[in-house]
Amino acid sequence: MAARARIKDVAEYAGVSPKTVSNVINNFEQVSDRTREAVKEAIDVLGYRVNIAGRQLRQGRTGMITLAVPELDVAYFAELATLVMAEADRRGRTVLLHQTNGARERELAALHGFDARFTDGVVLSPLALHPRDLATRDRSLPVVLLGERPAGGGTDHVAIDNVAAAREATAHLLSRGRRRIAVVGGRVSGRQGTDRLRTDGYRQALKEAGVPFDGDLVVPVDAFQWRDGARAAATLLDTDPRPDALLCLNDHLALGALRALHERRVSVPGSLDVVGFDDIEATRFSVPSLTTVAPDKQEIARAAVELLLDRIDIPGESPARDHVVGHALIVRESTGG
Amino acid sequence: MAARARIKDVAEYAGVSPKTVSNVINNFEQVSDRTREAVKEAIDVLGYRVNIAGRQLRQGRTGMITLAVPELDVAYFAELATLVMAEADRRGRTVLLHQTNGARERELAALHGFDARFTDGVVLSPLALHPRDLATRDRSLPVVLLGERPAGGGTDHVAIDNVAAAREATAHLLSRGRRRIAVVGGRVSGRQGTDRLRTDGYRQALKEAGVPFDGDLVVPVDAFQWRDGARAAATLLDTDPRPDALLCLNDHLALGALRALHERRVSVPGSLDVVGFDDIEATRFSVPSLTTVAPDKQEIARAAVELLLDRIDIPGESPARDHVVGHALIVRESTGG
DNA sequence: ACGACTCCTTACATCGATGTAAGTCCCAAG
DNA sequence: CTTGGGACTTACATCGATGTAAGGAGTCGT
Repeated sequence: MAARARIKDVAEYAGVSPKTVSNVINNFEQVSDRTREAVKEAIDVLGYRVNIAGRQLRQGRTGMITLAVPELDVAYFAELATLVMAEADRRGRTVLLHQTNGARERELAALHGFDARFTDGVVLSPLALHPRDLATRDRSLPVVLLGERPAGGGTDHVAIDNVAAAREATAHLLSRGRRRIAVVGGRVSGRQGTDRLRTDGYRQALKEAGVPFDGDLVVPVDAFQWRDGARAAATLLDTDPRPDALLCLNDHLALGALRALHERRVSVPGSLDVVGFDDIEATRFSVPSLTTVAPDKQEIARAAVELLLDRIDIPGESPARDHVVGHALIVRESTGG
Repeated sequence: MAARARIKDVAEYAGVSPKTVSNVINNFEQVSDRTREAVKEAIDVLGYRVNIAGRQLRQGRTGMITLAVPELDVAYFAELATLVMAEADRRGRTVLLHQTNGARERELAALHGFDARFTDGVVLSPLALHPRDLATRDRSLPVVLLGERPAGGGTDHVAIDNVAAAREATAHLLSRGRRRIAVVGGRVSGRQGTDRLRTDGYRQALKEAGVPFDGDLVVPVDAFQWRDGARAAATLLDTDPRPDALLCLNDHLALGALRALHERRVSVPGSLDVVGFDDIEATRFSVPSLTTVAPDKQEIARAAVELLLDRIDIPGESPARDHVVGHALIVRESTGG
């Protein structure tokens, strides 16, 4: 129950001044070996640990960064969070994880370091953010955006080439002879979100193959969860002529669709192909296993942390950077792999 | 790029003292309406936001609580984290999410509020923690344990009745005529972890049904992920006589097993039943859909936050509480549902 | 033995917010 | 006009860590 030891307590125990203790903690040279040992022992004995609030107040740094994602129960974000945490750990930082639910208000809060100014920087995976939110943000807080990017730029950004990825996935389906390819979770107009970019890539592939675009095949969804994929697939099966492939804009949608197709006794890939995005762990174990676009998540995490730490360590204005990460189409059973 | 406004800046702008601003921020009564309005306007104009480090230093409270779970890419923990965050939000707190990887060292760090002491309390889902880690912990930091509980008590705890849950799941399989039920992820001896408790429940059910226990049917796993379930299932299929049901101690194991069984052309539930634990979203969409033990996750989250906030708001020693949360067996296709 | 230098350590102020205690102001009653 | 009291507001110290600048103890050369 003893109150937590402060630097002052350690100093008294070791018979030195608080500043000397601080010097030891921060590995400053100007401390004799004898003093250093004495202080270290005092720290051990008293169980001293630095109080981050005090340090933050004085230095303006906490050694913590924030990662804000829309939904943790979307596996892609959970996997990404795991990787970002590992990378941050490797670089001696601690990650505070936040969930925005894709609400603009919460994304804004993340942009401003929440109520606090408790973190040194923010990695944000936005969904609802408005371009002007970025333009008017407080630039003293370093920010890196992941995936989605509200137009306008001016902020560091890490993502795959969504247009190319969708084009390749679509080309794969076309090469298998599919001609009526539905886009589950797609969007034809409006903001340049990931959904829009991927739909654009899909259209490019159609055009290159000389297949006419049919707006009815682009099906929006409420959310990117299993149930939405299942619902969309069920709806699509009732259309005439019905699609012969589903390009689902994330794996949850695709896995939900697989289930709905199974219930309707539609054989995959026999009579219909399914492709997803993200390459979450579950895609390797579904029945059938799922063909999907695998972003290099490891590299996304690495780059995000690196860009952010750069901004933190080297203050001052510098041009926004855009880091494009690699991706690969993993062909599995759902498209005959 | 103006530096962030401090309380002092607001005070000057509004023509009052810093303390008056503080009084307004904290909704103290002793402020005239006129002054209150003036201060509020100044806050808006300057974009002032309180600096949590300063407040924490002064008050010893941050309004933040920590949730530490083993692996975010285990869907159960991701879903639980989502619920805990929502509950905390409802009660006006912010959650910092941490991942321990089930490493004792990291769990210990969580117990001590990490390097920092800037979280008001910790909800920890331990895996590797030792009973004596709890005995020697610094009791000034409120802690609530989830799920697993290192023997010894003395710390608030929230979990389902694991023994009963496993007994019921096993009884369900027995009632379907299954007699050689393997436990994937089970453990017969050693610490009283969740795996051990569930295995105990399994044995109770066998005993009640007069079915002899066969230690060879308890299969340990490295981790509780799909691949481990797939591997275990593959191994079990090669035994003779082979099992007629798999009681998998979490859903990932079960889903991985389903895939392996599919590859071996073993029909589920035709020739073999599979049951999981946790009721993650994916179990509703797998082929076949998965019978599983559903803990009341909502209630786990609610209770965890409530117990923790109690400890935070009412300082001083009080006996540790044990909150047992309800569960239900959800019968789906994998056992003929 | 003395001054000049290192090398190490210390005193003090500071970061931002807020508890405590001490004002200040204004109005009403005497 | 003076005084008492309530309603508001302010000055100051404080939480813990650390930058700055000054202080003190040795060491070395001559």
